[in-house]
Amino acid sequence: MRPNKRAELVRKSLNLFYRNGFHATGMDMVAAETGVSKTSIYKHFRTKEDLILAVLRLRDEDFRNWLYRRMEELSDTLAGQLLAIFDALEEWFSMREFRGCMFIKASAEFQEKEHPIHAQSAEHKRLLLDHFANLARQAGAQDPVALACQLILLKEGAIVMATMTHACDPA
Amino acid sequence: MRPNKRAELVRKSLNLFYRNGFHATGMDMVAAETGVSKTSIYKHFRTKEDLILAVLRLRDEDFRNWLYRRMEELSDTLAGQLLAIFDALEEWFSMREFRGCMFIKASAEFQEKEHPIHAQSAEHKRLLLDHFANLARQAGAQDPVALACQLILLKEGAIVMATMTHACDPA
DNA sequence: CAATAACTGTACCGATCTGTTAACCTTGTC
DNA sequence: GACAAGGTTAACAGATCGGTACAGTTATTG
Repeated sequence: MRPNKRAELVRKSLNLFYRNGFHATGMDMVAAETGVSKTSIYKHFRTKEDLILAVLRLRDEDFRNWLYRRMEELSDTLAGQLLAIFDALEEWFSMREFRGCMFIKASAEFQEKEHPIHAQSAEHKRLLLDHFANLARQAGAQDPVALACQLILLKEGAIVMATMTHACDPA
Repeated sequence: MRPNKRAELVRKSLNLFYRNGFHATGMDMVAAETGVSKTSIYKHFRTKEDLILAVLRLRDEDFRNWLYRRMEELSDTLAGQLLAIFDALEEWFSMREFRGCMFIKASAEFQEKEHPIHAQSAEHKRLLLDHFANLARQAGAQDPVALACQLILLKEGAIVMATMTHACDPA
């Protein structure tokens, strides 16, 4: 498969899975909506699970890049960047295509902790936590890991409430 | 159906859906595992969706009752009860059968906000928020709604992180 | 242009999905 | 013992699931 076609397949699949859920999105729908024939899809992804994993890798890259960059743009001090998480989140929540966190959903649909999809979703959260802890350490926090934990708890809570009720600002 | 048999069906279905997810649990499996024939199930629940809604109603009742009671037992001051949320959560997380929040999962699998299952899940969170806000008001908080929001953000975040990584205590 | 690699369309496989139908038991009541 | 009410089992519909086979078409390369 030409590389850009493959990338486009994964990107369009991401949108489908993001909007409809994983179990609820069949491979026939993927083929129809991406414009890539099922034959081709299965030539490059052995199973649906493999495709989902590729989708999650893309999402992890995109989301972390976006968040980290936005945090840097919103403040020029390290401590300010950590607080800017919540401003960035608010931007995300108000985007038209916002539909919650793809990794929370993925781990909800594939619950067994040993399942590759669940494991990869957990890895995404772990990478976020590590990054926050690093920032906190550089900013001179006395307990950077605990601070990162508190931040990520607030972040995940804000995502859940934004997805379900739109009631709580992350203020 | 004798009322206790119906209740047993809903209770056992709850366990199944909670452990396996909603789309991943077929009605044949529900019949096999509950010991109630499919014919009988469909006599009393028009569709699978109706059964899921009944399951969520039961879960809402059970969970809220348990949490509220546990909060009262853990502290005798109103402010203490609000903080006891997190002790109660910790108890929940360490239960053998803990598998995350059923309503987060339900709203992840049925994403359209107009969908009855999504709406009912959101209602559960709203009821929790109201209760917390009431407690906060009685405890004399200057902005009870904002406090309740912060508490529920932390609560949902703690649930997500407990489900996915076991990394963060709600401390 | 020719050769080859990439891709499509379509039909199909067996399994499973939600939901239904029909014929048979079990239970309590009169 | 007759009679319903409420169960059961079991097979079935019709759709859709993930995944494959095969013959034909398009694009890239030399």
